[in-house]
Amino acid sequence: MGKDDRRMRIGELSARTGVSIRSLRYYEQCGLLTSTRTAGAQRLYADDAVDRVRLLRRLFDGGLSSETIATLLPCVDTPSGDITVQALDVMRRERERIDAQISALLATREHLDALMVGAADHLARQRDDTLAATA
Amino acid sequence: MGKDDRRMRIGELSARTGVSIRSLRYYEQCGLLTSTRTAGAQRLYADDAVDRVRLLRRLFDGGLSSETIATLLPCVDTPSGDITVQALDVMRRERERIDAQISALLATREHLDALMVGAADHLARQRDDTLAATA
DNA sequence: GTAGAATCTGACATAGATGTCAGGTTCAAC
DNA sequence: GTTGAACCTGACATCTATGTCAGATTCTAC
Repeated sequence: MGKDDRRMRIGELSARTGVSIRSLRYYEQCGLLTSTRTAGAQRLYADDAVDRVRLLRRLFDGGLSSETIATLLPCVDTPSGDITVQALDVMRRERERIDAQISALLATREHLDALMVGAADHLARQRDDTLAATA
Repeated sequence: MGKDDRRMRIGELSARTGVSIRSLRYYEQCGLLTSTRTAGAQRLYADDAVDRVRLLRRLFDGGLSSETIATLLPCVDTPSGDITVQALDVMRRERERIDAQISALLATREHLDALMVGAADHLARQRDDTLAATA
């Protein structure tokens, strides 16, 4: 089953995902991303590595740590009972963390909005004063 | 104007805000929080320090850095034109950052939910299989 | 005035993803 | 074959808020 033997090197994967080469190597080191190697030890990736990296980015961007992601992935890749049970637990915890963080961000954003209104008012008042003084 | 001369030391402020003593000292070092000192150089805070610390926490929790907060505070404390103009700019940028981060978190949460459904399904199927084999 | 709790300063440690550099090897194209 | 680009590994740097420790000082209560 020859599949499509078209494989890319790390530079291309980096270009196609927008993720730095350094990070790709780091992901591999954490066991989040795998590659085959050429005779000369250069990494080769299949096309689906692009999707894998995008998945990783989404999880990283949601604030999951590499370690947490490493706990999750086996359940995605090779589901088995024991693995999945812990993974589900981790996912629940992460979900709660995300909810909490969203709440914090919303609260801060509102506070920021209030501050911005205050600041804008201050500037407007100041401008009016200046105009009045000039007139 | 004697005000209320009731002043607390750092331990009490820490207890009342839930923020570690270490962090309170750090905030002061960054210019985000001020204190008077006893003859023996111990920090004394007025009651309103509690609110100040809560404000700081809200901003920190929203992901603002101490440096960013330092840019903002003068506009809250002693509004003046120049300061306010830059502060408004910073606030706008932070607001955008917060929006982006919320989006990222929502996307991750959805992805996580999908993964959880898959994992739960897997477990359910597995359990059914076991039951069937036992029966 | 003395004991013990609280506080002071200054320094070093931590975490985690990523940047960056050095010195060496491999690959692709000509 | 040769050259220049791409890649390899390993190491050290970064950033920021906070923890922690040590040694000294101050405050509070008795």
